[in-house]
Amino acid sequence: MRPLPDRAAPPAARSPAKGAAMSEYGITSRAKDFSQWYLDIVLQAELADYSPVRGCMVIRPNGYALWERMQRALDEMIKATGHRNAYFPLFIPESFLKKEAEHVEGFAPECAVVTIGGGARLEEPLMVRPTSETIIYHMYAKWIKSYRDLPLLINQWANVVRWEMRTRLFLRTTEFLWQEGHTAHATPEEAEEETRRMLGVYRDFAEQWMAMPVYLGRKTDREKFAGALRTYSIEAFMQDGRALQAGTSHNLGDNFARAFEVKFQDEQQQWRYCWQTSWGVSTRLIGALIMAHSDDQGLVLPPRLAPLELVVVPIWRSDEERGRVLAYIDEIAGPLRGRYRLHVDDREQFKPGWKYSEWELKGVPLRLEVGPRDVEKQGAVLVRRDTRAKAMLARGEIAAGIDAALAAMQRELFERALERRQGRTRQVGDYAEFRRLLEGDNYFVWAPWCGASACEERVAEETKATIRTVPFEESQGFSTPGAPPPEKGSCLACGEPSPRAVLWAKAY
RNA sequence: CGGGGUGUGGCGCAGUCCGGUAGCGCACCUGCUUUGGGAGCAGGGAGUCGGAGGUUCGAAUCCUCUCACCCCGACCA
Repeated sequence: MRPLPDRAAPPAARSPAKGAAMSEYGITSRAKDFSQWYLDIVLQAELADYSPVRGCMVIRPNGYALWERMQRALDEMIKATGHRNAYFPLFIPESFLKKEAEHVEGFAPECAVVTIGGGARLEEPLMVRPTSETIIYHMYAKWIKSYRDLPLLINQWANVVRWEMRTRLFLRTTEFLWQEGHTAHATPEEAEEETRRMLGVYRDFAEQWMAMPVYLGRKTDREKFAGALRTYSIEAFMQDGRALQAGTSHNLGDNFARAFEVKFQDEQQQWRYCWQTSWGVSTRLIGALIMAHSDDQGLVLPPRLAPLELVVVPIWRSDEERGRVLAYIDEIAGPLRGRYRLHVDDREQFKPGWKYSEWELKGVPLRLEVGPRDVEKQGAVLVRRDTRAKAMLARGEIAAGIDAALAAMQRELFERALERRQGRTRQVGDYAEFRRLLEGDNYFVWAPWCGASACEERVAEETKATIRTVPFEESQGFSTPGAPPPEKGSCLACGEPSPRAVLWAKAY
């Protein structure tokens, strides 16, 4: 195995960004402009494109295939924890949203409202769902009568619309796709347990599938979901040092149950309000995945989520060689087809070098190069996308080599992401140091906070950093790995006693 | 809503200051030679210059208005 020399051409020798039909090159480097780098990857890897409607995006086949992989894995995890899928409608009566005071305050400003249908003004305007708590709990009120109906555990995959002021492909768009779970329980303890269980599911998905380490914990009131009692989240580290909220799980208490009369009769024939939860992750995860792992050559995908695991690139000089090489590839690829998601790129109009670059840009984890010399030696060359390390494999070792490389890549992507995060995480005790630190680069900073919203607000205004998460205590039966142990300190803003450090960062 | 930027073949751009009837690269099509890290030559097709109005013999270019999108900030997953 050997590393390849840096292939990046000097600007003069490099043609400007190329046409849309085939892959383009000339990705802005992360160091030069992280935001542009991100957009270059999304557009050039053909994950998404801008739509004619401001703030909306088209998810292209490459991006959608990735979403389907995520869906499949998450869907299984959600079902394995006892939930069933259903589908609730896009339109919600305007009056529904108004029933929970905090909820309407949080969402009304960003709602799209339909006022005309069938050419006539509607009696009651319809909101396009920004989230489905209200309509789902309206139905729950109808369905739940007895403690025997509980718990009710439903999930839906859907689109939602939020009229955002500023949008960014995948990270924040007017319409996005997500899953939203909605549950109803007989006791507050059960609801809390469910809220945390699903947060754990999200953590497992982030770590094991996305190869993305996350901090988990509780949101402050400022960042809490409108209408929730408590909001928990997983927070991921992006390569520019910013945090991205990658999943949320809300304990709704009985707020919505009271607003929508979701009640049941218990064993003593007493009517009681249900205790509810909701939790979701969205296509935003695709943005997270990009900013967690990709490099200046393009997309880097963890093998478990990559729509294609392996691309085979044949190499030939003459028609005669072409025939021999392709025949050999047929032989070796045959048995691999059932085992891996693979593609043989036998297009004639591109040279191998072009294909290498294109598949690297698109993030295929492994490439198998097969040329006349490999036919001769009865082997092949396996190249990893993340390290670009090459390995010569004998014919009999190819499958084992692929297995090993996929596993190693999945593991090492996580390890590298963890190292990057650790390298940019600091623990700070006083405000002067905190401000100095965040004036330069972005960091994840553990620093004390007294618990007052005013203090959080002040620091946010002065430094742009917000509290991403308040870590769990071991005693809560749920820990936040990587968080410093509880330690008395003085709040950054007011100097009052602080029970423990919370995670501050600039966020997406 | 503020600040900045961009609208010219499919894509990326030049041309705009200084008006003269549209050009380059890539992509696409054809042919030949090529193919182990983004091939070469030859030929070909493709653009009412974002829109409207105005100035002028003549407008991509000057003037007025307008629309759209992108980036940065204030709201948010």
